[in-house]
Amino acid sequence: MTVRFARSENAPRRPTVKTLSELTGYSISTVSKALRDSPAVTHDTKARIRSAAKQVAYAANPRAASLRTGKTMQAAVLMPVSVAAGNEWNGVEFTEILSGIARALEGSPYQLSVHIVRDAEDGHATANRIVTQGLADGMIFSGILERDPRIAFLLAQDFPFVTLGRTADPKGYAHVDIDSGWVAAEATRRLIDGGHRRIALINPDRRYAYAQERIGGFRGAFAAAGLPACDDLIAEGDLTARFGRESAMALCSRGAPPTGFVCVNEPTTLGVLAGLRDCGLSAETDVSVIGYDDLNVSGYFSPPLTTHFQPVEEMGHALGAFLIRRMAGEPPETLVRVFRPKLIARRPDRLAAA
Amino acid sequence: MTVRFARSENAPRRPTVKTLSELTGYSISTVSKALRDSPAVTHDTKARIRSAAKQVAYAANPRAASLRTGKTMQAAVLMPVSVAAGNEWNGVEFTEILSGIARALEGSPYQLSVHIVRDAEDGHATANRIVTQGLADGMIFSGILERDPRIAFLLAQDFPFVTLGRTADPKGYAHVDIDSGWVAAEATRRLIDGGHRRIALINPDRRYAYAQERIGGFRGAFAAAGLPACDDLIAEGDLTARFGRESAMALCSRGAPPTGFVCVNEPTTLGVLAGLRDCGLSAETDVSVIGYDDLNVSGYFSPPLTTHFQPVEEMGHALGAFLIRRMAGEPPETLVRVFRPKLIARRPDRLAAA
DNA sequence: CCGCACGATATAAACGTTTATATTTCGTGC
DNA sequence: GCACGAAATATAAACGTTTATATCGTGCGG
Repeated sequence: MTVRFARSENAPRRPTVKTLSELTGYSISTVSKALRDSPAVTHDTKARIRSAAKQVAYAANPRAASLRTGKTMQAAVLMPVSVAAGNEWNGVEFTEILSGIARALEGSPYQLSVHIVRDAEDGHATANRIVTQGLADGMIFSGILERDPRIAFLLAQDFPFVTLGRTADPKGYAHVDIDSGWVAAEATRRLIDGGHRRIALINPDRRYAYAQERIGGFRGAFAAAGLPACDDLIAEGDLTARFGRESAMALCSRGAPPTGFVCVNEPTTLGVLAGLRDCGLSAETDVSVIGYDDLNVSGYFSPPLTTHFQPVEEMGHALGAFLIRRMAGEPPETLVRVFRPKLIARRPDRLAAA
Repeated sequence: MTVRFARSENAPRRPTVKTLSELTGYSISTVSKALRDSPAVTHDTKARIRSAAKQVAYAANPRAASLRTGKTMQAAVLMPVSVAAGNEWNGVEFTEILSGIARALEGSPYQLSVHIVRDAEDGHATANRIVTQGLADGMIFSGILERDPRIAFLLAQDFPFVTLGRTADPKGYAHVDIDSGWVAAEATRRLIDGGHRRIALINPDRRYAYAQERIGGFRGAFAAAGLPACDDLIAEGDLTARFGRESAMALCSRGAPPTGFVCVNEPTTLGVLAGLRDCGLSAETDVSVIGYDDLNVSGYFSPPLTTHFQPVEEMGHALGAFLIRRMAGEPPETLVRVFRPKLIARRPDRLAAA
């Protein structure tokens, strides 16, 4: 007479420690200890309990364990996703980072959990929520601001974390980064060596720590060559293709347009190429563009560009590995790695006139 | 004399229902009921308890609640990440999808949790784990194969899910998809109308359901025009830029090379353009290429391409919204949406000779 | 005025773990 | 032959919720 609900009634409830206890005749506590490989349990007993566990496909309820131990066995990643940019190619390198993190976590007891964040404030709120609600045992995040409230907050809370990117004085916290200052300097130097004097720097918003790094490197390259820097050719904005295109067009319609471009990621680079085309200029003959590759795509551009290639997946792996060690209690000082991307030269990048 | 550990000792434990109970004088059960807005509690009592909760920044422990109720309040997403493709631009549209899903889940009690999967088998294993270990109350996944074991498994388990993509006979499960057959037919027809007769179809691996759809549309367009299809110009592989480039080069070195290309995503499209360049051909004058845009990037290509633009973020939103309704018990039949991408015409796409 | 229904709140059990503490069982030394 | 300690296992409490059930007044019909 009663209505039957498929999942709720006749479904065989998943096995628990109690099931195993009844199955083997040992107490619940012995079962638990055996599964956690406690030295207090005989080898034979362990073997019997484990075989029973395998037989019924037992898998511990992580939430119950977490409730008891206070540990969540979750590694949180803050993933920036800006719908604000409006259907623009954006933030795509993050899948590679996730891939690397996931690879590092494989085999560890930690589960990767990804939290979507929309902007800096949202990121701060999410970090706060993860800590205060105990949603994870550690976290990874990127988009580091020069004065990043998340870093201050997490340090104060003594909560394990690793950042992708770093502030100007990166003391006391684990991090992985690109040596952005070096990259910008190298790219700029290459163009200066090629005879360029008017060089544009396509840069992210100044709030980001690495934006400052890049400006430093850019200026440094001019200084090293005994030349005046061209601060008037620094363009700042969100790193979309649209921004790249609009920047290139604006810069090229100046009285003294740039002859070279130092870019910052693939979308902006592609945008710059499109903007140059719009102005009737060719990156083949008129202007030199140096890319910055997260995704190994500059070689497919037209023309194929000289670029600095970043090992994004490997950086993700380092992030995950560092977080595991950090959560194990290792001090942050040793957990630091700064990558220098490899230059992939595809063009002479010389001033056409030179 | 004892050593102090920052987090473990003097840390003020986070408030629980017990805290609120002591604070307000009500019993734990009344507190719980008040917070869940039970009709059994007076309005005044609720107000007092809630104000106390706000005051101490109470947030319920989701794991404890989950343990008691059996609900996890987690919506799982299987995110494909193929490191196999090796530093190639790949799977990048997924951030947009996540963005859409996250937007749909905002305001709902469900937390988004992302599970990285490397390939089809891994995806199946992960789906299995999510169900048997009770890691989520519902899930979303993509990369639908023509005979997808995940769909069969989840249907058998009566576990709520929504797919991005669908099999040839998509009955009995909620899904969101692109009308791939229609897109392929439209693109092919456009090229046929432009005078092209030798048209290449850049396609994913045949195991994917939408690969079949596309082939159907491709052939259908020829049939509708009373022309023989050119099955010999169908290239299949992983959807990387490298694959696009190599396919274009291989196809163009044939006796009867194609004069038009129907592409499948941005990386392959960019690859095809690079391949044509390698062969000394121009997509400007010699060959017509029709793109397929997840990220609105074809307009930045050289030359800017005619493309079918997909509202990826909106598709993500539909996925999330459907999952919520599915988890609420709504039958799957009504939870179906198939998008027809918008054609963005940027070139005449006529045969140069015509 | 007495029982009774009802509304408001309290008590207690349960979810599935982990772990401190207790108990049992032995072998061993005296 | 007995006390004792160690090894193996069992008992029970705790983590923070939710919820079935119990309790306690209180107003009301009889």
